[in-house]
Amino acid sequence: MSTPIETPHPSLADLRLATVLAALADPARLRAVRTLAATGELPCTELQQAAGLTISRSTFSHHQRVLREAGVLKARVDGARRMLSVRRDALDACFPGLLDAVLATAPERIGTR
Amino acid sequence: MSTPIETPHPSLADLRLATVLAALADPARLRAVRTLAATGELPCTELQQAAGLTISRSTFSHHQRVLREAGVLKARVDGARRMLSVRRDALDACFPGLLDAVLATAPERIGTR
DNA sequence: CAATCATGTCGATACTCATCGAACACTACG
DNA sequence: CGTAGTGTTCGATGAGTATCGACATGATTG
Repeated sequence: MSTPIETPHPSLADLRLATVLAALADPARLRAVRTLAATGELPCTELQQAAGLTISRSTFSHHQRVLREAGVLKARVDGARRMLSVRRDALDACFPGLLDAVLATAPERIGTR
Repeated sequence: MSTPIETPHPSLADLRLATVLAALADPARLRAVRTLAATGELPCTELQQAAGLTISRSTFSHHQRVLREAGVLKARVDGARRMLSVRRDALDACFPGLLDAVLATAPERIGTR
């Protein structure tokens, strides 16, 4: 029996630089990724709070989807919750140094929209 | 007498990660930057050709503007031409490793739109 | 089972953006 | 001075997207 895939993640071969950069180009998503990288696995609601994102749940769900479909995030189903985490291995394999550079940037340098 | 600024470039302190990522998130701009980094200084038309961008001159001018205002490109006036170059020093200073990661990515991994 | 919690999905809306052609400005060259 | 070359600016247009509220769905809990 194969592992059931609830939420589709792109495979390593399907990751594209332009797509990843576009996913990271939004300040809200950028903050979410940086928070998640710092805290480890988190469910959606907690991540949204930890990242200080004052947006609606549907909007956050949209951002989470963009990040997941770009290959930046992984979603693991845990009961009623989706545990989110950064796909560090995949990103490092496809774009060495990219995630590190993004995470190393000072918060003031991120930008606002 | 101060140096006349024909085309405004953002200073180091004004560079923002989200803005730079957004500028790099377009495949056409990504190809232009990578080509320019490989060739050194080039005028607009030659860069467009070298990058294999089959878009109108006005569209390329738009892309060049986005990259310049994000702090990715520098434009130097040389007679009737604008010599373009990558602001490697500024990018490395503000976002260490970011440009290297972008330039090190395999062409097939860039993505198309 | 009923209430609640955690998320996703849908449709609408407003805004941004990539693209083009046309017109303009400036330089170089005859 | 006129012509060609280089690049920008200006609307217009179509596609994409960030946002929301409302509803749906599955899990947890009392």
